Amino acid sequence: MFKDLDPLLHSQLRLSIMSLLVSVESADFNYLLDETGATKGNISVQINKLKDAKYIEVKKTFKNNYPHTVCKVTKTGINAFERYVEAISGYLNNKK
Amino acid sequence: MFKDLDPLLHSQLRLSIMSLLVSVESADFNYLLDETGATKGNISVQINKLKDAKYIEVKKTFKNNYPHTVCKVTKTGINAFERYVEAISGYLNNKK
DNA sequence: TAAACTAGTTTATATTATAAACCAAATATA
DNA sequence: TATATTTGGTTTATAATATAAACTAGTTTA
Repeated sequence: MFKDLDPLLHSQLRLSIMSLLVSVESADFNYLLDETGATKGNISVQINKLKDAKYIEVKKTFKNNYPHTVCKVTKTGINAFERYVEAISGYLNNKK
Repeated sequence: MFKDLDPLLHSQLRLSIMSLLVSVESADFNYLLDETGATKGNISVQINKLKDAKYIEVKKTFKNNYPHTVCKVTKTGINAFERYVEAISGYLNNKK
């Protein structure tokens, strides 16, 4: 009846991050900070989990002497996101 | 940007239960057991959380000498479910 | 050179989700 | 008529999560 929901995506902040990344294709730490309104610590942790799962790629460089973290969704991540959208849709459209 | 997701509904099993209840209007323990595929313990716990939040009403009676637990969604529960659907939709339709 | 700021990471804690273990009563079986 | 099994759950234990607070390392400003 109900498809399982990928636990990695079934998290408000990680879902926010992925939702942003699938639409912009590349975003830095501060963009995610602004758009999600989450704390830096939380974002840092969730970026690493998404990276470990290969849902995103993370590049660390320097920009104006400051560290600069840029995230990009992978094909794996897009697929997972699309599967998640399909799965959770099955919970939402109750056929009343 | 992203609306907060009601933590009580942002749980696979509780969302399954609510999704079933909003469409059938009344379901017993075994129906939820069959439809969700979850364990009895888990269902018991989640029913109580939904009841505590007044998202559902629970009536315990006896049927053929056995205990019989029947759940019914409340207006509060329907509202919460509808708000959840609206909120999570904002995460899913990325405007690519 | 000290204070404040940037850009994060690590750690601690509280909450969750979940299954395993348990329970009482009813029924089936030997 | 014991006793084993089944029904319909609840309680408890544990592992995983989400999150914020505290911390780090370096830069800029006064």
